[in-house]
Amino acid sequence: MAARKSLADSSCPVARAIDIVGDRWALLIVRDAFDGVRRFGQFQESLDIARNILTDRLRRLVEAGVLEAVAASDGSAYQEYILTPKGEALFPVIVTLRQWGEGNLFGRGEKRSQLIDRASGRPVPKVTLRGADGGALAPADTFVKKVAARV
Amino acid sequence: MAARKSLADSSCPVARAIDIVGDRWALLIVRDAFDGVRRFGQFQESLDIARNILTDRLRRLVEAGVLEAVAASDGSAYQEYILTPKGEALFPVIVTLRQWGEGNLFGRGEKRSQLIDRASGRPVPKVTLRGADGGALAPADTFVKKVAARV
DNA sequence: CCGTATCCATTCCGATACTG
DNA sequence: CAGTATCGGAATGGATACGG
Repeated sequence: MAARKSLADSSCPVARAIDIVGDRWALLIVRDAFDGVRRFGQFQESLDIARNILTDRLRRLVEAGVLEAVAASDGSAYQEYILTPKGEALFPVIVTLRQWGEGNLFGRGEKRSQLIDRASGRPVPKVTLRGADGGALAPADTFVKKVAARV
Repeated sequence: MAARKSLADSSCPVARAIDIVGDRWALLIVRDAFDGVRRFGQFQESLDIARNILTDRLRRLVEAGVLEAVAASDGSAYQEYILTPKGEALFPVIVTLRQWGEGNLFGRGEKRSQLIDRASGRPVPKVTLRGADGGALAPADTFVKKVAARV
């Protein structure tokens, strides 16, 4: 009766995205992958996630084309999970989510991990959205076109 | 025994963010709010979500400070749910998620709703992350500093 | 029209034991 | 170390009935 509705066929790209990464673990796995984590055990330790859940989430992300399972580089019989181009394309999502958290979910004295620009050694600056005129883009400057033909 | 672990105290801003918006509905509610939806019934119709779940999610987002419940503008006895500044700050997250979905989850001929720039009437251009030198920022240009003092 | 309350099925998730 | 199998409790989500 209460079968969960899939969002995979929605005409809204946000909904489709959430269908894949809109759970408690997917984006944290992707975050770790950006941070160089590749092995099952590394994910497990970093996330403190149950192993069966991790197995399931890795499998789903591989099926979704976000991760790819490749033979381990150390010659062991196991696998490593690396980001595909599709997975790497999630980088802006992780960064904006991170910046929202930094700016809105921490008290002034609280310690938090930060994303650092290698070149400058400084925290990655705020993401700004640019409109067609090159100016910053705010919610009020946009609207959703309900259904658009292919691009 | 199997109580879900809260991510609210994590030192990672991504984890804290996911603790609030990392479920199936929260970001879709926020997306609708950006699109002008304010009323319970509008959310319910747009999302095709069960009413008890919607009640729960709206309450949680209000508690989290993402939405604010205000008296209905039409004088009825009910409420409207509007984005707080904290909620509006999620705009880049929605946009990047949308763009990831558009670029990676649709076939070439498939119709999808699009975010349009009011000024130009054209789709909002790709978000680019800028490093300290003003150049585009890629995953390889960054690393996570494990624990940073307050900013 | 706006919610709340209840019931039930499904899903999520953690703990643990087990295998190679 | 890298998973798989199983279990039970908690959370999620849908249908629906009910009250303001």
